[in-house]
Amino acid sequence: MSVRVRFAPSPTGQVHIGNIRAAIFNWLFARHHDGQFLLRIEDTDRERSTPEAVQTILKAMEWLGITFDEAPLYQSTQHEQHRLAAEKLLQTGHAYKEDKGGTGQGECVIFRMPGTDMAFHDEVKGDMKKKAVDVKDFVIIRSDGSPVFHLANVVDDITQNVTHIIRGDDHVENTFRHVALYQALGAPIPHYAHLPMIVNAQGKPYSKRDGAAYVGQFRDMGFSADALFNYLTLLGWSPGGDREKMTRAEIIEAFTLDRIGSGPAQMDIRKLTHMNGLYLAELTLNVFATEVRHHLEKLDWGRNLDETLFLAVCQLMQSRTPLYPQCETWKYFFVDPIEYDEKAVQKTLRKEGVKPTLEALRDALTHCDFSEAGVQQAIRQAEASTGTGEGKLNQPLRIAVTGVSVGAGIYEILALMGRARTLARLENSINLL
RNA sequence: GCGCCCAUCGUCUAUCGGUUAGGACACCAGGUUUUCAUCCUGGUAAGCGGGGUUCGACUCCCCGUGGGCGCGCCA
Repeated sequence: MSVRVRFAPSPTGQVHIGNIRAAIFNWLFARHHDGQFLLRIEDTDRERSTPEAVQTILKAMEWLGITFDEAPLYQSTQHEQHRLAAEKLLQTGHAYKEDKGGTGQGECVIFRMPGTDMAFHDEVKGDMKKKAVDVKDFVIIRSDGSPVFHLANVVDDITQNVTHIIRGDDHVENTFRHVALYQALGAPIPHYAHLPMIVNAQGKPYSKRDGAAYVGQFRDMGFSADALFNYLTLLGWSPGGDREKMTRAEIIEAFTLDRIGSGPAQMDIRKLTHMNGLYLAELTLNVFATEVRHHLEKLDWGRNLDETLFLAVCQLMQSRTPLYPQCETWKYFFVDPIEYDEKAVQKTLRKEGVKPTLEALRDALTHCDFSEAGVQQAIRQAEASTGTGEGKLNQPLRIAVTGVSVGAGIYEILALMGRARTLARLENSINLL
């Protein structure tokens, strides 16, 4: 029988990074074994489940390229199955009715644990055992008739023919109950694999207080889907052989459950960022530009930019962009007047003798060929005529025409901006001194 | 409190009884570069503690310590 795995989120808000990693591992496992990856929306909690949250899940999966092989199953459509299962358990004596705690809410259906010691094999944790007295009977149908998670989850996994259940560590203890349910229902017990949790610097569950905790936030922060996917894959799993940056095909090929670690793992946003830079650098210009445009559109100056200039700037800046939002610093390429970084101006421009050298630069740049080589030549010329050391005018010129002290090569920047704009800015800076 | 699980550089990890304990991020130093970044070179940095088993333990066993998870008519 071929491998069938599933991702079973509750549509109650954003998609937590730990959940999406579980989805990734399931997907990887399915692809590695040429099996099926299914999506099940566990929307039985009517109070908290929303259609918007379903869309959020779908969008997050699409963004990350996690494809599923059958139409999503909505748990809310399976009530009859759940009820039937409970009925069967009642008839076979595996469950009983009771007004639990005498709350007067009416009778609920309670599953009767077999009373024997329980055991199952976990693909990452090994053999798990539990004494009979340590697992109590539990409610499977509430007094209002609705099924509890354990029942719904197991019954759905049976109807979807799920062969391997790969989920978060927090479900390990539930597994003893689930195994008992499978046995009572007479269904074959699936394979289990429990993933170590992603924790914060304090070892606590990763939450929004630790920076980004949801998939959407990582996207907004400027991480690429491939980089996030690759990075998440390395949290709690290792391909061995010192491999880290891998293509999806390579990860699928290497992915096995036995290489999943057992301890909790902490996210390191710096390492993610580094990997993101690697991924951004190898994108085609078109893809990179599209993402940059997506981020710039949020800015008042970022819309309707000159397409030719925009693409040229993207090409120039791509290799030095670890995160998309960094494109917000590219404003000087497009907007006049430029904004000056006061510290840079103080340090480099407001010094004795700088003004005459800028004037010399202006003169030299007025007549030169405005290619990279031509501009460079003009600068050398200005340096020679003012007795300035070679290369010493690059920074003053950069600050005078861009306002900031960092960026791509100044010759390239000037060639891109053109003579008119360069001279106007230079003139303006000279007048400020 | 009870039960289960876990434990290698600051972080993510490799190692499946014998290694100078390897790699990556971060950090430090040097180099390339017109700035910054990239890039290249080098460096600092780890087996929680205590007992065993063994010719030999990071690796196997036990105890301790620390941490995580679970113990709902939540999922």
